[in-house]
Amino acid sequence: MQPGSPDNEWREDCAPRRVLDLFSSKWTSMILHVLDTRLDGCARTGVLLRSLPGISKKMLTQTLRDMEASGLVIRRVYGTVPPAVDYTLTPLGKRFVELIDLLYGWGRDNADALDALKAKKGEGA
Amino acid sequence: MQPGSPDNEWREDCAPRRVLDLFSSKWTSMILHVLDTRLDGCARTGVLLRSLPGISKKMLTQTLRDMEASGLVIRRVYGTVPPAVDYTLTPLGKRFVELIDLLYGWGRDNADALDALKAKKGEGA
DNA sequence: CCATCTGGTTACGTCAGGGTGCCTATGTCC
DNA sequence: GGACATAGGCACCCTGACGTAACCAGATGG
Repeated sequence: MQPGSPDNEWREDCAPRRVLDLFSSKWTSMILHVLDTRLDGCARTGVLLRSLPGISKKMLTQTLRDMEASGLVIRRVYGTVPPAVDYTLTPLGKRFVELIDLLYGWGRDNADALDALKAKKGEGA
Repeated sequence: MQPGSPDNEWREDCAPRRVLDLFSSKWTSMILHVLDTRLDGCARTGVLLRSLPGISKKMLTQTLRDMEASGLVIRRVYGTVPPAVDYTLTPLGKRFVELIDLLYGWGRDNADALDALKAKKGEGA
């Protein structure tokens, strides 16, 4: 294996891996998707919390903050008495929503393939 | 998204999540891709090992076995003196290769978006 | 006076993914 | 004889993602 060979395509920072990174957080893609699809690109923390069954407050905040740091959303704080914060999808965020929709769409179109997969996590029968 | 079943769409076993499951192993998608793209759908363990810089023997075997269990590849063992084993992509595996190519393709086409992402893992400067 | 609602943080604990290293078994090569 | 290559098993470890629960702050309302 020499340098310059196709093997170098698989470095840590290659496109494929960076794409996958986006899906490595469990909630990121769902937040992005929900934000875009059901919340019209902007929502308050509480709304998001209630829109994503199963997520904990901590994970929401944490993921949202990471997303902000990544430039996927904008965090706006209103200095009101009961704290109010909302998160808005950035144009960059929307680019990734496209990808996510692509992926989710594939999932819907290929549900049979997904069904054919012998899952190793839910099998009890 | 139509109202009526919003929250239920996000159950553990919804299509979106199952799709993401495929990418949750770090090596699965790369193995699939390499197997299809560079190895013509079939390769011996050693070849795969050398084709995926950074993977450890354990992870290769483990991932490959998981993939076999999932029905993505077929494992063939030749009872030869120096053990020989090869893995072949199944039709199901090829379905998923399509998805992976889709994803990787997006990554290549949108490298600028990936670049625009402020990574929180590599920045030290 | 206390509960509550808001958004967050912090401490704490669990668990699985991932990685390293060592071990087997046989046959060939030095 | 000893090293190496083949494919893989197994023990051990480490990290970090994830989750839970408690707590903070300030105003409101009962």
